[in-house]
Amino acid sequence: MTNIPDSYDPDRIESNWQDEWQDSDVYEFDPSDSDTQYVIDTPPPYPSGNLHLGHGLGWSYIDFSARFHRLQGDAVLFPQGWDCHGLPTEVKVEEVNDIHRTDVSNEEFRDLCVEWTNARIEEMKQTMRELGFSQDWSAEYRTMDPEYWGQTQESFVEMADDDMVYRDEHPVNWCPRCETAIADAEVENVDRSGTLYYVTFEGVGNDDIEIATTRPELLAACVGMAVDPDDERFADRVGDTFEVPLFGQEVELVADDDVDPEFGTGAVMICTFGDKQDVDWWAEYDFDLRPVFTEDGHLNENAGEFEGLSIDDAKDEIADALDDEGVLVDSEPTEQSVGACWRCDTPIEILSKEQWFVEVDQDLILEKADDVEWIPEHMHDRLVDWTESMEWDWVISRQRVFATPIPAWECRDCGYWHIASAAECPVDPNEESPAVGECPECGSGATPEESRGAGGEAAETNWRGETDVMDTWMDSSITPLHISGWPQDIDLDDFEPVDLRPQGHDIIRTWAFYTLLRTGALTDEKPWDDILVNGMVFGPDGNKMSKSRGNVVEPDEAIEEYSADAVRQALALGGRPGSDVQFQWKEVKSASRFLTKLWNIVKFAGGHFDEDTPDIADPAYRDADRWILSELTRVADEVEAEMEAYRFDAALRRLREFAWEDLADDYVELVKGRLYNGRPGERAAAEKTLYTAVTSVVRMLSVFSPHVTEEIWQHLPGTEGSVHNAAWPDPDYLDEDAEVAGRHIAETASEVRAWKSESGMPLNEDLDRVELYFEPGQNGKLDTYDLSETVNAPIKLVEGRPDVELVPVDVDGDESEIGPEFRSEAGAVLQGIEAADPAEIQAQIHSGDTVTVEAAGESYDLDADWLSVDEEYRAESGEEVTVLEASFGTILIYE
RNA sequence: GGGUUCGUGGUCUAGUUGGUUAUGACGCGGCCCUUACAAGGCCGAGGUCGGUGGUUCGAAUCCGCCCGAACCCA
Repeated sequence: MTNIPDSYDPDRIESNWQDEWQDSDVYEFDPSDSDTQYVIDTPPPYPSGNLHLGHGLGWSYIDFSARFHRLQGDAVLFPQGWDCHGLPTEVKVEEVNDIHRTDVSNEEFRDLCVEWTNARIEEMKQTMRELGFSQDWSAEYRTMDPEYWGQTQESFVEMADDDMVYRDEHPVNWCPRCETAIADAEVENVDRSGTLYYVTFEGVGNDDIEIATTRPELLAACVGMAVDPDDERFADRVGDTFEVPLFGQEVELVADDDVDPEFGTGAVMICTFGDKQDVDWWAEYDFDLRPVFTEDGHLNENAGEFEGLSIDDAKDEIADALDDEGVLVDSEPTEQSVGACWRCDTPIEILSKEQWFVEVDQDLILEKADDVEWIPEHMHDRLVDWTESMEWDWVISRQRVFATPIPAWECRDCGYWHIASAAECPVDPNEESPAVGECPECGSGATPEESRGAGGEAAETNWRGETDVMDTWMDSSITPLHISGWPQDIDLDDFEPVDLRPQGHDIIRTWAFYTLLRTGALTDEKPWDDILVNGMVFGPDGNKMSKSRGNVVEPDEAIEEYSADAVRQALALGGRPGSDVQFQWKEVKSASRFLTKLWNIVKFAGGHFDEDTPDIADPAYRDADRWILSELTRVADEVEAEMEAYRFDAALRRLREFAWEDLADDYVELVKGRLYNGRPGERAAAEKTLYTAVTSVVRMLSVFSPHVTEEIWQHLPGTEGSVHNAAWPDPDYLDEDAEVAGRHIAETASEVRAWKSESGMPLNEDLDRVELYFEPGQNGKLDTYDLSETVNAPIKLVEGRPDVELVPVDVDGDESEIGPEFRSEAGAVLQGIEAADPAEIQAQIHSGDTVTVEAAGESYDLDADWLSVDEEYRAESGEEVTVLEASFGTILIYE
């Protein structure tokens, strides 16, 4: 007898176990525990402070895998990192403290960012805790910690040593609002309405030409002009020279295939730079460089009288000036797609700047990506498409504050750039001088010993510390290395791919891409064996969750309404991993009902357990026991296979079906009689079977619903420690004969139960007797003990047909036999069977192996086995009897 | 404009080697307190599997086209 509380109280259970786990080591990664490991490259989220259901889905998948592998006996590392650095935090800190980042020292500003970030992390950890995620918090990391960003720097140094990091002047995407360079991955295309201006350029010794542009503010930067080589309108004009209106520089016309002759007049101006196409042409035709924009989005001295105007103002004023000059021929509204900063949506410009770059080795990335198992598979295509479309190397320098410092110094005398050694990291080059001392290039003096270590003294040397910082993706693209223990515990050469990278599809071109790039470059290994890409979570209305739509559901809201254990199941069942999940209250509700059901199953079963139940030896199993144990064996195997394939939805569905339908509805009902009234030996077999089934289900289900299963586990006899440190059940009771018998027993019980319910009689109403008639070929041997107790009647088993009047009403042909046999005539044969007299067909079946059917004027001989005759009871003869049809034959009930 | 994924009862969903009556949940209607569970049980209504053409004896499933949705890229 166990002392399981009468009612299931998830609020109490969940907070109680969350507290318990907090102070225990159930989730601790201990490689000495096991020969096999399972290491998860958990996403380090940006600490926004809000862990939404989208995170909830991703982390649920991770948690299912982590818990499953723990039960499988692997030493599981489920770490949790935080991707702290970045512009959003800077903006937030400026806003909250009502300062501009230049109002305080970099150090002070950084401290404010760290403080703010730590508070946000605590908020998100709280929600993670409430959802029951099983991170090993001793493996937590924050990319803003010196230990971590020192590793980022070290990885930078390693790549620089191999010439995969370099500093150069190159056109880069530039956000004029954030005033920083950004990578291609950070540029998003947005559709906008704009104006297309038609402008005449005066010919120099040749005819004028008319071009179309949406960007008159770039006229000052115009350095060339292009047309399609096959464009008849411009035949013979290549090489002509024109004067740029308002600004006066002369430009030449070139012919290039990349010009779209359909756009505007067919002639376009080439500027430095309007877009990436301009950069290509500029490089190919060796045009001048005439930059016209400043870093903060204004026009510079190259714009003459327009200097100082913002880009938007300049667009209007220059258009007006063109009109005044009489060279603005026409203008019309147009739809265009422009590149914009992903953070602030400001249209980006392309500026040529000295920046730090990481080489993009497309072949290496594609090779590693190909070695990784992608789930779902088609996500691999996204990575390939993105990689193949990369034109520029990755610009990693950012003109910001809250990020990993680039560990490099420039010699004030000769401009030589010195990069720190690995041993110097972490290092802030603006606080410290390099260990190298004198400039290796020009020998310019430095006194490193005295100047190191104290802030500000670096300025006394000839070294100028780099003020640019790194793209935050430089931090997060080494997570597989960090969690593997590099650089303290392993060298780069020792790195082996970790087991799983879970992540969202929205960051394939960033996190997945950069990690493949960096791990590949640093170790020549793929970063992980499997990548599991999760979909998005939509609101209950099927739309993307958004405050303006008012369809946002927060995790704590759902947990409060039902329970974390139920929410996790709802997320698991939302669809196969990779597909988007629509959050639905009904799924949470149905999960919650299932958990109540489970609780009640355990309450019932536990009432029959005592301390000796686990040790019952050689029980005298009956058919019902053998049947449910055999089903359990299948379920454990199937669920294991689904979990290994990351089919959490299928795994949980199977488990629920077994627990509710097979175990609760059928088995428990079948053995109640034996448990309450049976002799000790008979009872013991049922008790042991129940015990095996319940403890197995609880263990498997602990993956999905960790709290209630832990609570139950503690109440069960024979258990030790946490269910989360138990072993995956490995029942070995396959018994096909018992399965057949068990299915017949369960079906009969269920049919009789339904009939009693329909007839308005109590389920425990006793009956005179029940007879089971087995069709030829059905195994009619089964154990009637439990069935008799359940339906409350003596059971009689009979081979053959009951002595009641049966009328053949329909004949079915087996299409999988008749189809291949008669091919194109199969349709006619089936129609013939349908049209024939069932009684006549039945007579033929009884008299021989062959049945002849008339169809479409032809006779066809069919194997009698291909036909089955449906019969109905038309009249009852003699004794009053109720006839139920079953899959194996017929059930007769005598009241 | 290019690409990917996907359209199954009112809602969401299972069904990836073509083969009897298409799965389940929630909702809806009716009946029932049965010594684990009314937070339950039983029964029922509700689907031309987006449309269309094809392959096949046979298509939710394979192929073509069309319509619609979402996402990625330009």
